[in-house]
Amino acid sequence: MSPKQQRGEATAEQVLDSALAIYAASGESGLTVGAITRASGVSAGSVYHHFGSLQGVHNALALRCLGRLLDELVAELRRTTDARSGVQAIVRTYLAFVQARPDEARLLHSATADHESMAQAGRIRDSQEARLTPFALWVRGRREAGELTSLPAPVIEALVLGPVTAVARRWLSAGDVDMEEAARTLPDHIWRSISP
Amino acid sequence: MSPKQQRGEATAEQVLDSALAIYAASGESGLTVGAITRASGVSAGSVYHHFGSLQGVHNALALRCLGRLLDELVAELRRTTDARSGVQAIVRTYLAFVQARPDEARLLHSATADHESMAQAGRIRDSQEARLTPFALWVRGRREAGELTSLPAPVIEALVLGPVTAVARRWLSAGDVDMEEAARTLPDHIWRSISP
DNA sequence: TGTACATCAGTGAACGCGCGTTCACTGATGTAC
DNA sequence: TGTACATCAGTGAACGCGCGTTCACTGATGTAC
Repeated sequence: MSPKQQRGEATAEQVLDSALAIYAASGESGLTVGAITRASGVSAGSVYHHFGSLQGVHNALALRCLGRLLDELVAELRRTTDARSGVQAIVRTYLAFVQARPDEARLLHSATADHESMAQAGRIRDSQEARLTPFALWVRGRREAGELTSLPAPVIEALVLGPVTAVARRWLSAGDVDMEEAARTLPDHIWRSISP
Repeated sequence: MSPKQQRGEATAEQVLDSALAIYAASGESGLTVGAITRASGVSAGSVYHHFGSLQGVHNALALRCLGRLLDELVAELRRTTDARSGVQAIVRTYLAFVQARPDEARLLHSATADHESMAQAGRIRDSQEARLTPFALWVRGRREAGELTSLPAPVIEALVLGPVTAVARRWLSAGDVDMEEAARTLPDHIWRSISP
């Protein structure tokens, strides 16, 4: 998990990069050990040295993608002070991430459905709460400040993130959404649904 | 696809029932031909006689689940007259379906991500538009009646269905949502986000 | 600075297993006269 | 009603292939004195 030699880290990254490309090109069923060794040039034994199993590669990949997205979201969220600008930051950052890294977004959107690997991801993750549930914390804070309607946190999360992920999914699969218009218009409409 | 003997149809249904149970228990990777023959008592040859391939079983299963959900949604949607009660019908019917058929809902939520099989589903489906995009039609109608804010149809769809599917996913994976409260409160908040 | 040793990184052939699919065949059902 | 025939439904052993994983080994890097 934390290699003592730097070349080991480079190899692991190379494996994950190839795995992402394979996943994007051939889906989950295409992500085999053979495909990884062929695409990355890394031997099977080395893959097992670093990740333990094919499932380990898959988990590490999902974890890396999730980490990148959450890092960006948390960073932008921290710059905001009120709920309204917070919603705007979430929508814009999420949609920007999806456009910048469509393959990773696709992986995330199907991996989120697979709650086994995500539950495990939560356990493995060292800095848990602060990165895994930044929305829960944000919602709690804004609600205590009286800036949000009084609904259970999961429902508020759904009202905020639901439309964003729906637009993202649609853009990723069908492509018939104007992302710039969505980024412009969504925040205000979402805000209307959760304002007190 | 349309068997001429009724026992054939019964066998095909049995295969799909078993496939759904296997999928619920062991996920997509557990859905093998061996697992299906073991669980259903139907021979491998017979499975191939009816579905052509394992992918065929998977497609047929996804199609059956999607058909059931859309049938219920369209039926309830037709009973409504204005946009507001339409939103309420969609939210309640969707959440009720998820609670009544969690396995099928799970399949649908991960299958929707796999846009290849769904695109194919769209092509196969004979009564296409009326059942595949009932929301698009509903949105068009309500918008022409001036009952909705003027946004692109996909964005409105995301604002309506996004929070609903988000709550459903959360309930299916974590279970920490009060579905009755969600069904009670969501329609009004969603409505606020899309009213003119 | 040099040497000895431990640990990490990486190789690739080999393994057996279970996978999806096929096929020659039997039995059941429907149809025509 | 009975018979002949075509089609549909279903069987299950057999096939080869590619899968994930292992392991004995070599080479590279870091550490201690």
